[in-house]
Amino acid sequence: MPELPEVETTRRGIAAHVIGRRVTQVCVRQAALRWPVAPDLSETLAGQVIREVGRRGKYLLLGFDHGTLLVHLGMSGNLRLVPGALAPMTHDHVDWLLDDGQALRLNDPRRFGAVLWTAGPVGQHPLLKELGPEPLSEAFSAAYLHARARNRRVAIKSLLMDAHVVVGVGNIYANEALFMAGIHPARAAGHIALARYERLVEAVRQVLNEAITAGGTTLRDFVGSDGRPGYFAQQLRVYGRAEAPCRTCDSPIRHLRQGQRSSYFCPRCQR
DNA sequence: CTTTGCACCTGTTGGC
DNA sequence: TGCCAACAGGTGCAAA
Repeated sequence: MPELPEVETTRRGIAAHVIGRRVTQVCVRQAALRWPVAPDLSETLAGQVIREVGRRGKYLLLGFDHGTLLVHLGMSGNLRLVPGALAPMTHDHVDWLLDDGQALRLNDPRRFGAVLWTAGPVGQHPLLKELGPEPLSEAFSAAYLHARARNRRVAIKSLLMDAHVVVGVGNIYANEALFMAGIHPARAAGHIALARYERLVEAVRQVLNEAITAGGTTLRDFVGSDGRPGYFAQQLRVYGRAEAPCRTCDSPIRHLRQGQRSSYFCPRCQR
């Protein structure tokens, strides 16, 4: 589910409500997420104040004085603010009860998400250490992408979705950005000129910003921290639009399988 | 080192 | 209505 815009929507939605709040208790109903949730998480966090809510790629970072909690939403997760007494629904795996009676509640049907505590410098965490630059930062440039693509035969779409190259770009936005840049998703990354990477970098930035503005993309079950869906789905240019007319040239959008992921592209606009 | 494919898990959808 | 296969927003890891 969540790519960068959905995680950022969640971050913005919870930040003002939880910063400065004290965690009174953590209730773990299902510890078997992608990695087991630490059994002593409640002892670790009880009485501690949430100082900041950050994001690195698709990881949400809850900053405390003595460490950081990494929260990943996986494919189907969402994090909502609810009244602490609200009865849990199925797949409501973790609650962070706060000192104002509210609770942060993690719901994740597929359980690909993660909740991990780290006491050390968060940037040194094994899962974060090797990540590529943020797509909305200066470090993500055409020169950088071009250099990373040098001598690589992988499809450009795979490269774009590789978090070690750039974080936050998942299947939906990779498809959208390649359409906007006029690049065929299966083109070998090493066979794309610098000028075309300029277009691609701009397209990635534009589509992510548009999606953040719309509150993310809800295909099935994504909801922000207030329980409302994102509205970017209606602005999708190619994703999920197989056989539908290209919004630019009317050619039927084509579907393709790359790896285990669905790709959508316009055979006329993308080369 | 690069590339490919699997694994993790539940739920929905479409074909027969 | 039931059953089964395919597919879904991610990504670490093993194997080739």
